[in-house]
Amino acid sequence: MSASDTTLATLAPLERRPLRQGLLDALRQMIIEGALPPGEKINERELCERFAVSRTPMREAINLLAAEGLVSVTPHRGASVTPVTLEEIEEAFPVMGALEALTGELAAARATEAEIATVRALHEAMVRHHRAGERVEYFRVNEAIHDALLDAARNPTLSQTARGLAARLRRARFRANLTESRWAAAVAEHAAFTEALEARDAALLSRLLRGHLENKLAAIRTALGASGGEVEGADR
Amino acid sequence: MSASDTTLATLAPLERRPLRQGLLDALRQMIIEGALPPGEKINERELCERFAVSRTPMREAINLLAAEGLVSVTPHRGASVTPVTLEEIEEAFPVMGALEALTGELAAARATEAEIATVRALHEAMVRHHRAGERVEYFRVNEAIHDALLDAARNPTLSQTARGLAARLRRARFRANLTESRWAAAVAEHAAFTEALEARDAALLSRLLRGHLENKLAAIRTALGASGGEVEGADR
DNA sequence: GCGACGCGTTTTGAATACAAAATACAGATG
DNA sequence: CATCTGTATTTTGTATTCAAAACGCGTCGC
Repeated sequence: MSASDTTLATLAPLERRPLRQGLLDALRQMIIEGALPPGEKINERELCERFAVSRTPMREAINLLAAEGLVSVTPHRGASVTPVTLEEIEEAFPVMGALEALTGELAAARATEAEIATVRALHEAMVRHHRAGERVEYFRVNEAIHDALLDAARNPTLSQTARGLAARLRRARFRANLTESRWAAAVAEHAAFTEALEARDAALLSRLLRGHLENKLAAIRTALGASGGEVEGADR
Repeated sequence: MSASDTTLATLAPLERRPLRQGLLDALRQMIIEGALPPGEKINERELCERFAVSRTPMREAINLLAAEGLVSVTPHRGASVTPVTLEEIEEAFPVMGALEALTGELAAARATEAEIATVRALHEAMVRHHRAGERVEYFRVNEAIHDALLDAARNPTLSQTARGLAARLRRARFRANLTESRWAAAVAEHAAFTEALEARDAALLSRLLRGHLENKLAAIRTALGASGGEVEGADR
């Protein structure tokens, strides 16, 4: 342990990630954004060629996605992208609601001033994107806020659980585009719970987060329910 | 589609499960019951020999366990059983509490009479095991009750999420043996929420389940905290 | 004696090869 | 003509092989 080690040790985490990890992320993204539409059958060979890897890491990634619930595998019959049904979303929302309520309680109690400032900054960025009508950026910042709240809650188990569920719901949100009025309402709700966080009002923040989610569900419900009930591999 | 199909279709699901599934269950059981103690390094080759399978399905099972959080893998350095730290348990409990509260609400609202009867029967079996001092059987029935409540809640997403967390907590419960007094208290709590379910009192059931869990945590906390804070691969 | 370097072994990650199951299709049969 | 059956092809599951990274140990230099 020479003197220079201390400087060397701090830099270069430089983790060469296994292929499976990269594939997992890539596939998840594809599923969430609809490049692999719900119900689509997953062809191992084809995907392997596309990413220029062998079947081994690809299969590992697919199995991991199955554990996350994004794909369903039937023995000897292959995997397919889990369909997004209104039913499944209705199921997931109360669970997510319970988790978000907890996130709110913990975040209000434990967030550092720096974290609160971050949330505030993100919120303002989000408002700007809303005003500019930039949907994609808005969505991204929106997720960043929820992520920041999870971090502020200082509970990795909660984060992991919530993020797992969120991935599944994101698909639905991605497909159900907000109406202008719902969008404005969502921004207002966000403003409210940003303030609740700054006031460290745990009960209020918890209630607001749960309400926010319920409104989101209502929006998705009408959007999906209107455009055909089931949400199979439509266009895109 | 001949006439006889309808009768044939009902029977014979007869799923030949892939090796990975069996391995996954076996390994999980081993980890929960301590056959693979926390912190233990996992030797692929050794396990493969023991189960007489090749590395491919074994690796798949290990990766799945990693997704569940029961093992931790570091790239190029192998997998090891995730240590059971008091810290992690403290984290997981509020999450589990939120989920159980939701389970209670939903179960009280949706359980069929048959399901309620099942819970009642299981509860009485549990009381018998308690009186007889049969710890292993008690634990098994105890889990069966919580499982039955989850089924009664009619929310597969909730079930999946809760069961994933429960597997991790089970390890802690398995190690922290109950004291006689805590055991009796736990049985009393169970009696209370069996009655709340029969009365379909959602708010009460929800509150009782959360309280039950908090007491459980307190018991584990003293048991583990007393016997050394960390719970590395001790005896067994 | 202490620490750094080099080399062989072990272990993990990925690719390929092989076996078994499922699907698709064609022909036979009523 | 429809249906069933047998066979070929594709696809999945598992085993084996190959490559690369990490570990252990002995040697060398200071």
